[in-house]
Amino acid sequence: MSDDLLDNIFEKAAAGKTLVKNRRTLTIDYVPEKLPFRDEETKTIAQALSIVLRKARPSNLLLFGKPGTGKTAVAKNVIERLHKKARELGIEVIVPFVNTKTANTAYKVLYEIAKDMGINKGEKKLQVHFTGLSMGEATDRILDFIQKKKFYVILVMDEIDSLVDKNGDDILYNFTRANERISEGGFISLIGISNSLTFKDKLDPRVRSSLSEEEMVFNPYTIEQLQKILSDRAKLAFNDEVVSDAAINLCAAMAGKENGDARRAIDLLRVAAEIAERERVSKVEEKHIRLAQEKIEKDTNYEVLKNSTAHTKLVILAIIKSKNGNTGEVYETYSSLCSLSEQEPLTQRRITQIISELDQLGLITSNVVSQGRYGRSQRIKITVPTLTIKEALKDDPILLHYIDN
DNA sequence: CCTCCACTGGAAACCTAGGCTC
DNA sequence: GAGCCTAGGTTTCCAGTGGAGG
Repeated sequence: MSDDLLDNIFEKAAAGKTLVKNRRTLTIDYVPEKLPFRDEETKTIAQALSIVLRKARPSNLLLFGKPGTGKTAVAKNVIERLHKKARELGIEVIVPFVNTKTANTAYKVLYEIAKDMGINKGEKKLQVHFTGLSMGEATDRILDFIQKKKFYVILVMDEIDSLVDKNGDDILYNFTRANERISEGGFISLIGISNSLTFKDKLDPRVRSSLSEEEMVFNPYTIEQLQKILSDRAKLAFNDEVVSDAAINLCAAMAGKENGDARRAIDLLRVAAEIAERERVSKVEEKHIRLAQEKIEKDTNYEVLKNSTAHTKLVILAIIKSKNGNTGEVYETYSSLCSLSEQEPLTQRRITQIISELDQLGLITSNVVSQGRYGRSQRIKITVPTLTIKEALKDDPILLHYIDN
């Protein structure tokens, strides 16, 4: 890894010594060869998919579990190994991997799939461009391509729940039906990975039954398991004796509170190490973990705020300025802020929507409260420190001006 | 027990920007 | 260039709704 080499050189020059010996093992992209505490899951998935080596279609598979429970990592691991084995046996298996949350829209999902299959290297007339085609046409082209090439396709859709939330299950319907159309040679199997356990309820019954021919739930890691994962990872990433046991335990405990999220735990460790390095101390201690926790929270809030639209920012300001934080008051404040900054206000309906988006992002909390005769409303409270907000709105001097008065 | 407030939140229509195809 | 397509943000419309006060 020449990147790491450079990192090392620069850090040594800057700090005199370095704590991290292999930074890559602390990033989200790093998938360890063997995932601790996931043997059962790995085995079951491998068994289900191994049928492809006998040139038959594996069942569709649905993996459930909270974020950071290792679903994606296990799936990626199994698939990589399967791919390798298939190649050895001279069987061509295509495994498009789409994260439907980053792909964002239904069409982009199709586009990503098409791209992964290499469709755009083929005939121009059958390519799938990043826009311009109808959904139906794009799907047709993909399926025709599979049929023509007689591909064995195992399509992995990560965060499939967010796709269904936003776009419904049409795409899934088409793909689960696809095998009826691809009559000879090729086939397509689906692996869906979902963060939400209730995701299945939103599906059309036909899609549901065919998508979940086989399913599996990934339970959150316990705190003890997180400790083991972290200390394993720390051995890979750090020089000896750099991270104290206490720090690891705290890290595991904090992530344990967040639904046993291993990703979060590793993030914490990485950021804590960065903080310790900057302090030029030789050990990562508990206090660094705590600082890391704060930093991560602040950074995500900051990013969200910074990238939100002018109206969302105005709504945030209106919430800060409102005393009781009920919808009517917030909307009124928002409207007056709009006229001050010479903007057309959006409708109240849209503002309720923005408020619930902010709630989901965790920037505010809101719960519906009934005041009997005085109607039903929300109590909206901001959860982000004003300082963070000020920083994020720094580039917006006009808005910033409204915070203090 | 009934009313009726001040909303909530679903559904559909509308609008705009972007892009393909012929 | 006309005539299609889609995504995504927004508006319009409106049927609910929990519970304090009558």
